[in-house]
Amino acid sequence: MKAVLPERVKGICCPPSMPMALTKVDQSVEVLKALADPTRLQMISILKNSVAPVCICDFTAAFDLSQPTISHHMAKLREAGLVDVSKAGIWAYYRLASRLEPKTRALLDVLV
Amino acid sequence: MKAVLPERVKGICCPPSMPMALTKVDQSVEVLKALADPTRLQMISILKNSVAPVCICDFTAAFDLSQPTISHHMAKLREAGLVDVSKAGIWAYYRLASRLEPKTRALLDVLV
DNA sequence: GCGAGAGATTGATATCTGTCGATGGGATGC
DNA sequence: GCATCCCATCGACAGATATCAATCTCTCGC
Repeated sequence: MKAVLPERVKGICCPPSMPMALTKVDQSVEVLKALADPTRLQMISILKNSVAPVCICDFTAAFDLSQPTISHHMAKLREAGLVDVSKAGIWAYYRLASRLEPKTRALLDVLV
Repeated sequence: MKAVLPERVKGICCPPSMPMALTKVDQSVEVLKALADPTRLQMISILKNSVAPVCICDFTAAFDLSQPTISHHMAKLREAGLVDVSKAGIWAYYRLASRLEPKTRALLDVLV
């Protein structure tokens, strides 16, 4: 198992193989993009550490952002499949998605 | 271990605690942003699965992007502390950073 | 039905990001 | 020295994103 550096000739390069399937890359990137924002990462952190679903009005109160912005961030998490929502009267309760991909769950376990 | 929904009174909401320190959030977001791009995630995947450092000219050849764009993406990975670079003559060789945070390494293990 | 409140959606705007062409900085080879 | 090659940086630009105000939808209580 020798690690041999390829010989380099002027102008000749050896393209590396692409070990990651493109579909897998895109799926991962979608989740990563959803998490790559301070507000959304904190939302996920709160939801992951909460036993009960959290009313979105609580996020609106906790973050120094407008209500549409909070709603927009939560929608991003929803589109990425990271959270589930349930309506109760006039309130909307969010929780971590119950059917998360094992890889995604592992990702959150490392992050949060 | 009952999951009790908090009682809701009209207009009264209970802000959730913030379990994640802000500095930790920002650090994680920096890494996540670096990874939340198809090109960069594939670059990391290639580097993680390669025993030897990879010449950046190989990435330029492998991806259908211009040389400045490849250089720009690699710079992002460098700024996030994910890769190390070493010059050899006119070539630049990149590899996964040797002193990765354990959390970051765990993240890559899940992703790639 | 009607008013009020919660939350989603829309529209507008400023900023960030990915991309490329052009340029610059070193190292190599003649 | 000088031309060439690799790579980084700069400048410009299009598309994506975060944010807010205004509006819409739905539910509840009267």
